[in-house]
Amino acid sequence: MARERLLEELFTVSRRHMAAYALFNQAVADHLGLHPTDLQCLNLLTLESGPVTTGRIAALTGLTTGSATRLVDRLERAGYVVRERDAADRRKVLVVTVPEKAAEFGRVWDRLGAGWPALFGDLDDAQLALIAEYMRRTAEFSAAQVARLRAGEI
Amino acid sequence: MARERLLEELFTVSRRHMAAYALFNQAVADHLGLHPTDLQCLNLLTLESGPVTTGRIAALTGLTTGSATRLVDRLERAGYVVRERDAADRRKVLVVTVPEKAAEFGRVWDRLGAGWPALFGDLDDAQLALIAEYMRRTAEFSAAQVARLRAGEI
DNA sequence: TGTTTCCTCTGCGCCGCGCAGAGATCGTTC
DNA sequence: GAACGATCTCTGCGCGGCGCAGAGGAAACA
Repeated sequence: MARERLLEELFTVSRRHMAAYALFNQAVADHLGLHPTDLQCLNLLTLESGPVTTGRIAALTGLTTGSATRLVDRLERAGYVVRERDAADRRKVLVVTVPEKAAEFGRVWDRLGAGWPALFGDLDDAQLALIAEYMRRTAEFSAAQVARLRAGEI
Repeated sequence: MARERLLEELFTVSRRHMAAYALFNQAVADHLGLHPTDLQCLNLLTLESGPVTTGRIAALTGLTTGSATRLVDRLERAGYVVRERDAADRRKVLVVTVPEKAAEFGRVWDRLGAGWPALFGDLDDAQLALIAEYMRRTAEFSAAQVARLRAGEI
C-alpha cells in the first residue's frame, strides 16, 4: 500500500540525509582545521546551557573519559574553550566556551546557513513545527535504541 | 516573530537529531564489530543501485582513494563485500555486497527499526511525504554547501 | 582519621587516515 | 601499432585520535 511505500521512502531518504550530514560535518571541520569529533563536540557544547564537565562531554560524545580529556586538550589549544576548576567540587573540570571564538564559529555557520530558510519558504508554520517534532521523536528513539544496544538488549 | 522562533527551533532540533544519529551509528558499529566509517559505507552501498567502484566509494564517503582501498579491505576481510574486476575496464574494481551478509545486516536494522513506524502513527500520508521532502531538500543543500566549501568559495 | 568512591589525567599500543608514488590499464595520437 | 598521457587502484610511511588500564587528587562516609 501507499503507506508502506511512504515509510520505505522515508527510511531511504533519512539515510541519504544522514550521509549528507556526515560529509557536511567533515567538510566544515576540514575548513576550520578541526577534527570532526571536535566540531561535533563544539556543536554539543553550544546546545548545552552553561558550562559542562569533561565527564559530561565524554557522555555526550560517546568517548571514554580519557579521550574526552584529550578532546578538551585540542579544543583548548585551538582556543575554543578554557578549563576552569569547579569551586563546589574541585575534582570536576568545567569546560567553558570562549565567546570570541564562539562568535567566529557562529559566523561560519551563518554563512553556511544562508539560503537554508529559503528551502522552506513554501511551508507554513504548522508544517515547520511538524518537521521539528519528527526530529525530536526520532532523536529520542535513537537515544533509546543506543541505550538498549549498550545494555546488550539487542 | 513566531516564524523566527520556529526556524531557530528547527535549527536546534536538527543539531540534536544529528548528534543522536552520530551516537547511534557508533553504537551500531560497535555492536557489529565494525568501524563507524565501515558501517557508513555499507549504508551507502545499499543505497546505490548495482555494484560500485572503489573510486566511487571514496567519493561517497569523502575519503581519499587510498583510504577507500583499505576500507574495502576491511569490509572484504569481514565478509561483507567481494572485489570483482570490471570486465569492460580492467582498471576498475567493482565492490559487490555479499547477499547473506546483507541479509544479516538487514535483520539487525529491522530489530533496531522495530517501533520506528509507530512514532508516526498519528501522521497522515501527506505529512510523511512532507518530512521526506524536507530531508531531500536539506540533503541536497548540504551537498551543495560541501561543494562550495571544497571549492574554497566559503 | 581512614576508607571508599568519584572525577580527571597520563603512558601505551592499535589502527584509521592522508600523502605521495608505483603499478596496471585505457584512450589518443602519430 | 607503438608511444604517450590520463585514469584507476594499490602500497609504504608517518601522524594522530582512540580505548584501555592505572595513577593522582578531591569529596563522601564511617
